Amino acid sequence: MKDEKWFEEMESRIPTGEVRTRFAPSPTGYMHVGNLRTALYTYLIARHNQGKFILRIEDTDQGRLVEGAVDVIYKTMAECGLQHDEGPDVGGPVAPYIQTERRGFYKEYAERLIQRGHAYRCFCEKSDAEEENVSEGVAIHKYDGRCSRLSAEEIQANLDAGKPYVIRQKIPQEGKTTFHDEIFGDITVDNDTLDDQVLIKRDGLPTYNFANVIDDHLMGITHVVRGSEYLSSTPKYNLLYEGFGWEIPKYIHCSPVMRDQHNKMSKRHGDPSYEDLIAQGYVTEAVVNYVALLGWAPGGEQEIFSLEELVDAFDVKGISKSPAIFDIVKLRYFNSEYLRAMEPERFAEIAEPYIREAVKNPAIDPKAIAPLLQQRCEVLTEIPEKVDFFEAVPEYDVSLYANKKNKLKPEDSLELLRVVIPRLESISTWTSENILETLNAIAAEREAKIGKIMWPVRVSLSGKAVTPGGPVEICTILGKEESIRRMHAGLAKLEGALHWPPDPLVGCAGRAAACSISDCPHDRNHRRRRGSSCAGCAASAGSRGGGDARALHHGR
RNA sequence: GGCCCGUUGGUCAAGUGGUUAAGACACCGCCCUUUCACGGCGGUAACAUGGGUUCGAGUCCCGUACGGGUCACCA
Repeated sequence: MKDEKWFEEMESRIPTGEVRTRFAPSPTGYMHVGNLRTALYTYLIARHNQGKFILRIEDTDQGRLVEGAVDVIYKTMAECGLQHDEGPDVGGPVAPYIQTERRGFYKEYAERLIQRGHAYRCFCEKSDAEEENVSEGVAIHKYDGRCSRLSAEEIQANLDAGKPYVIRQKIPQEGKTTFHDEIFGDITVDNDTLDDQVLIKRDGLPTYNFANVIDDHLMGITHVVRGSEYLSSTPKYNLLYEGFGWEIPKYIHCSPVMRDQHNKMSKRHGDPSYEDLIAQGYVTEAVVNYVALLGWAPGGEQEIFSLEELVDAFDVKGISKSPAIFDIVKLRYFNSEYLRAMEPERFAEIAEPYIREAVKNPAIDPKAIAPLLQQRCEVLTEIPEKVDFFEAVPEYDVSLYANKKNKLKPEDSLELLRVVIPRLESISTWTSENILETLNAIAAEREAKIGKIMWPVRVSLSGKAVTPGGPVEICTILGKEESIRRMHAGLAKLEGALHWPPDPLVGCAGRAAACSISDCPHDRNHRRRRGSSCAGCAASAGSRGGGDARALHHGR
């Protein structure tokens, strides 16, 4: 049993005159979004007030220890920029910062509380002496407080007999207790609804509820930030503070982050942890920014906040009382904003592994692809599927060569490719300027929009209707040889599918009878004239089995 | 079940007795455009409910409904 001097010494270590907050996770190996948000708010309150942010590990539950869990916490907080001023790894004036290393303290304070008449030893077996009020099938347990009425002799006898015991808080059964929460305001409860909760467990370790109060006091915590699930035990905390004669901190209870209307985010439901989100292609800044806004609203219209800006803007008055549902869609939006606003060099750096996932060809530089991606991806993980065609053209259907907006049918694309390929082949210096110039020239000659010319080029190069960047950029990255090769392959694919060219390839040039098939390749000179099919078309249609073949042939 | 808390569009939310009830995401339309995206413009969409108080209520009070939390020698 410690003497008065020890208690004075403990008190003297407590820093004063500054805002001090603490994030006090129990090491479960999983930093879920709600945890992260609590850590963030706690950090912001400290920083906003030029105070100290403390990390304390609450590991009093021996049954739930998880290997390496503390490292997950350090890593997450460091990545998010939530640097703590005091903690297990950095020390501080009120060390230690791990509850199991503080175990000697709690018992002393519990004894002191007994002396002051606010706690007592309870020798009851675990489920002894609990009133069982069974109503509508729900059992409500409440300890009846019988050990608080033990005489000094009885207590001593139990002690002498070596009977194990717990220490319980003695709660007055009369009156009401009121506490103030910065978000919820004043909350009053009747004392008789409060339980004589266990302070020190049979194993000598404190319960969360007790350790929390002792540590918060001994660490000089001025603002207690925690989940709203502790709202209903806060009156008991206040009674504890009062029992010791300690100053009561400010309480900030945050409502939970929900996965849907009814359920909190949880590991069990497979909801993402911070690490999961990063693995899913989200960037830390976006996650932090989004999480800050989940249950807190800044004054104005600004939504994009750096950590520094959050420090500046944060005000507990903006924290909302009701639970907020985590919306991955909005996180995606924040992520895309951050991705787009990023320095191109940094984006290229973080995008590179995702590009390399799909593009192994060493001749292709991911740094050349990254700029095409930056303005058009929401999460990093969607990069591989967007750029896989740089490695190899995927399987695709010729119907891709049709495009409604440009009024293109596959056979139109076929014809365009025949025109475009030789022109591109003749480019001597393969630069994006020259490629674009060539395509523009073709468009101008045909009085067509450049988009129409580019469509079949894109499809033949990529096998996709949508690509990051346009044909010009793709050509540049692929190089002349590969680009031309792909276009030829696309053309061959088209020819194969459309049974082109018609056979025999005599054409109808010079014949009086015009071909009624639009874009008849045999003679463009008369293709707009009315009349029946030209000999070439008719012959090829006939040789391949009549109407069906012709319909295919002409894309009808 | 007791106690405590909450409830503005699908989601995040502003709002502190008098507003055409902001804004953002999502969705839809149009414009821009070398596809897609970005960007620009516009649109659909909300005060859970019933009573009060008040000249006037999303804002204050009471009830109801719904939802959440808690009632552990877990945290």
